[in-house]
Amino acid sequence: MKLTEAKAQFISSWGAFGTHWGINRTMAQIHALLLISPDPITQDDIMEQLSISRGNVNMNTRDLIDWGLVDRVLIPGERKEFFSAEKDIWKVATQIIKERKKRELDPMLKLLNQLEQIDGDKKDKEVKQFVDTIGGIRKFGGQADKVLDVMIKADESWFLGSLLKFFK
Amino acid sequence: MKLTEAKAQFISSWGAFGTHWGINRTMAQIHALLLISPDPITQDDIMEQLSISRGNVNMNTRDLIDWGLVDRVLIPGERKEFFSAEKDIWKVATQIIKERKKRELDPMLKLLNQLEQIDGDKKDKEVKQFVDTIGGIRKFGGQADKVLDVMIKADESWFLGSLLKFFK
DNA sequence: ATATATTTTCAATAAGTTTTGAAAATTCAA
DNA sequence: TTGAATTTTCAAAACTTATTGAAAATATAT
Repeated sequence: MKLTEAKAQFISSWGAFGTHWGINRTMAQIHALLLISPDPITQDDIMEQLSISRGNVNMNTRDLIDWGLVDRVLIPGERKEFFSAEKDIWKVATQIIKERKKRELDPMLKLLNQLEQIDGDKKDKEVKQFVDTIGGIRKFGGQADKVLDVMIKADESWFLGSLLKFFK
Repeated sequence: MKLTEAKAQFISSWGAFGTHWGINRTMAQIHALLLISPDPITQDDIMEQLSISRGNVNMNTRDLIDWGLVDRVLIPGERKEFFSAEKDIWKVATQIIKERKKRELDPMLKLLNQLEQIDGDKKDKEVKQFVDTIGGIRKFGGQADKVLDVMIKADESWFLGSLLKFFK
């Protein structure tokens, strides 16, 4: 397979992959393009390579920057802004975990804590099932929360090394 | 907070939560409703409680069954079909992991393996960055794959017990 | 067999999301 | 300043996905 074809495949698949994870197709594609670009590239480069509008590139690069996955890079002597993605996949993964935890898991756990304190007779079947379910999810979520915190703080080699021992 | 209000909150939040995970809102809401229902319920119950059409309920319960999260239950003497969700959150989580791994991670790893074998000069900057990026993702994905396999096979108490030791 | 209850399907429609593109805002050099 | 280059914004349009509802299929009782 030629590089050009492989690139196109990767960008397209990464985009499709993203949609399964609540990330919009274009944002994932721009990310893919930046991941395989050895040097920082401009809005116009992205527009051209993905055949999308300027506004679209602008919005999605902004989102990628908000996610901490992409940086604006200033190149001396150049008027245009350049963009560059973090290439270390471990860092990419921990950054995504960190953000999603903050945006999704933490608020959900907060809500579950509130919901568990409903008034009502615990002997009532409906009340019991509700409390049990909420409790179960909260407990599980709490465990996940802890594990993810360790991952976020950990360094890749330490983490994978420890896992290897763990799953020996 | 009263049970009725708490239920509504949970269903609505679980639905919103689902959309961040590539699961459609209604499917997640039906799942939430089933999770907090002590006894199996019918299509009509779901239609009524969530105010959605019969077709919608039918499609989404079928998807939940495909995902292995919900079962059809036959109740002797009843003409209608009843639905019931797996209540053990650990089982729910491992089932979801199992399915998503099969549907998303495995095909992605397969593709990455192909893409890594492109022809071209490894000294070319473009080629090098492409191969490095793909290689990095493949390696990371491979590790994740192994960890998830262990989780899927594991029993909750064993898994959490081991994690506790791990994160002592 | 026939009637009735129940479930499934799927084309049409509605709702939601993403993309465009041109105008407005900003930046920067001269 | 002024004006050209560049980025940002956002309403309208295009696209995608979810939902409805009624007709067809299936299951069950009499």
